[in-house]
Amino acid sequence: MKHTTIKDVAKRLNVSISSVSRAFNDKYDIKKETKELILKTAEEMGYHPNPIAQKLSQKKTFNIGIVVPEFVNEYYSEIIIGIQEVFISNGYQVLIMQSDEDAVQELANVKTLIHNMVDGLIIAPTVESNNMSFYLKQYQNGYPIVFMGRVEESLPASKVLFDNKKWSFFATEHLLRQQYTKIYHLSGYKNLSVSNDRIQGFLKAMDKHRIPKANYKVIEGGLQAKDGIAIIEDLIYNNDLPDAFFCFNDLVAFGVIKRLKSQGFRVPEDIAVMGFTETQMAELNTPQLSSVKQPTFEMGKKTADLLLQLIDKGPDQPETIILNGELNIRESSVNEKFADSSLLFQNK
Amino acid sequence: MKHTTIKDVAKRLNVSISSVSRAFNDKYDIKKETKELILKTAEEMGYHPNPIAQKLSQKKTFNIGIVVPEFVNEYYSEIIIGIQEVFISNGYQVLIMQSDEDAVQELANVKTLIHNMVDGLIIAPTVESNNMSFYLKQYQNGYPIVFMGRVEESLPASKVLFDNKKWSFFATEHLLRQQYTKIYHLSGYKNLSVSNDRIQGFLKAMDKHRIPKANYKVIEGGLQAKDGIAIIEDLIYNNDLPDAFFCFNDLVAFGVIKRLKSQGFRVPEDIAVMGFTETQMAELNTPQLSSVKQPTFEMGKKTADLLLQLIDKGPDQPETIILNGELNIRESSVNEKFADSSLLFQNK
DNA sequence: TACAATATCGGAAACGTTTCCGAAAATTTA
DNA sequence: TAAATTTTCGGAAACGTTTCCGATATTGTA
Repeated sequence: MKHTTIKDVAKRLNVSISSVSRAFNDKYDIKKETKELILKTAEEMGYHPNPIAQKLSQKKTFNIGIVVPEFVNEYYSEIIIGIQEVFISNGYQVLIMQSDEDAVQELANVKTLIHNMVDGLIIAPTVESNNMSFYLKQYQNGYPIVFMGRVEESLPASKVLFDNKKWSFFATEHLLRQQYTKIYHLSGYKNLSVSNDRIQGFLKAMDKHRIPKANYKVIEGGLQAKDGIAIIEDLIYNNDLPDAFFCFNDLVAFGVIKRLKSQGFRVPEDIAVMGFTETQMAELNTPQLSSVKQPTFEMGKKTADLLLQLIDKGPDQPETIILNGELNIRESSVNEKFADSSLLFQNK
Repeated sequence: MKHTTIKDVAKRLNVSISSVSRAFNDKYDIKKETKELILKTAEEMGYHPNPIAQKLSQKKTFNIGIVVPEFVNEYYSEIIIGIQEVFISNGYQVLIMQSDEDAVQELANVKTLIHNMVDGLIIAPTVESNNMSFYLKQYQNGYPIVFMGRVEESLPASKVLFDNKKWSFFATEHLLRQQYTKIYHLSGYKNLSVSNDRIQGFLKAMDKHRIPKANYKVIEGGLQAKDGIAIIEDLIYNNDLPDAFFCFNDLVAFGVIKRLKSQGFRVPEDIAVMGFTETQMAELNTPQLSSVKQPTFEMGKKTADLLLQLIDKGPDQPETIILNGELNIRESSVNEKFADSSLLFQNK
């Protein structure tokens, strides 16, 4: 319970406190033999420098903070794992907090972390985050912050994004090439930049392929399976079903598929479905779900690299990293009338 | 960037440092008006006590650590959310580390957290954890530690467990009452106490219903969908398929269902499947998966309560909390020959 | 051998708090 | 009004480090 301190080691060897300190951070002058002796006895005595005292003295905590909306879904969990890998191997501890998709909680989390003097912050803002001005102020004051995911590309700060527009375009185009001509996009909340990007990609594909406006639609909804179910029920009620659904994420897609099946529709024979942000359930589902895989692990690592650089070298020109994904076509979006159609579209 | 300190506030008001400190921790003598004045100007100056300095002075960090095997699956994520809720509302920060199912990494994590002087630890040991003696030593030295999940009931320390044996028994009995008579249990690694408990529950049900030994089997395997798939392939190869599978978890069950379906079997008409540790995908799957729901959120809260008590009141008699679950019967385990069979078994 | 240059080390301040101790001020009591 | 009590506060040590500064010991140079 009582930790042995630097003083204990110094006393034991009749050397000064500073010498022991020097032995541990070998950037100061110390004789090789003394250093080794000190390290050896310190080891024997079970001495470890007290991180709290080090932090106070060094004005550096070797802690960084992550604030994510949630980590029940695989998406953020995997990103966090990527972040941790980088920081832990650089001697940092990673504090994780979740805002539960609540902007108030998110701001509180960020403040808590700042008061705890984390050396840097990674923020994945929540849906309706109007806290950006506070974060930006901190950033402009020199506080190392890197943003992730749900932020505008125009944000004047370093950030790691997924190219939602491009991959939404690819996903939509895939559906079109499968000869599905009436396609509805179940979008996320429209105040999410991610949603808008995906809508734009969707519309761009429609535009390119000259699909008449009557044949496509963007429907705003939530991020859960139940939201997908609710929309399908609406559409069934209004007798307004398309050939294919392009969903905001896999969970919504699973909801859609479930509800369609319970209504007697076959997927993809009657109606095709695509997801986004691939989950491990995609290939376990019946039918296997086509989806866009995001490079979560890599996103985490890139974000961490950016922050580490910001911490070590100080503020610099904001850098924006935009990552690409992978289009994984599975059963749920393959039109049987085109035998080798799965080959029509190659990942890029 | 430069934080305002207690000195700045003291200087501004021409009071002593101790008075400012007293104003913030109102356990010492201070006149009401001075206190209010100090708090007001501190607020204006944007002063916040530096947690690092507080920790050094108080010998308390107000941090607790959690070490889990992983948090990609919902199980630990949800438990962590429960833990966080309790601790954050008590003014603690929660440091989360994951061992990635690796005992070496797990030990390193625990040591890191201890060196960082967390006030307490929650450990969910990994599969092949032979670190228990180290943890127990710390615990016996008075370090507040609470264990969770994968530990033996006999462990002489406070812990929160799920009653695996009982709910495995219930799940198995449900299958038996559905008139499935040849049932295989796909178990997790046998060196996991959790696996053994579930095996025992399974065997107990077999025993109670006097099922001949030839009609049931326990097959050891992994925790992933692919492990379920591999086992099914083996069984198909050996032409050794039962009426029903009782799987270690939902993921394995999803793998099993997928492989059975791809072989042309119908679930549950030909073969029934049960999962365990319910996931949100259970009711989205086709067929909907029967499973045992674990009270993850509550487990987190109970564990946190136990640790908080240990921190506040010091060592005491070890307490073991064993929680109950819920049997959620869905399509995958209902024998159609018994119309109202889903009512045969009620949760308890 | 004497001096300069360098390598090594101890002392002490600093980081920002809490908290003990005692002194001054305010209040109560006689 | 003086003494006794209680409130309120300032000073300073302590928490365990890092790091600057200067002192001493060692080595090299002429």
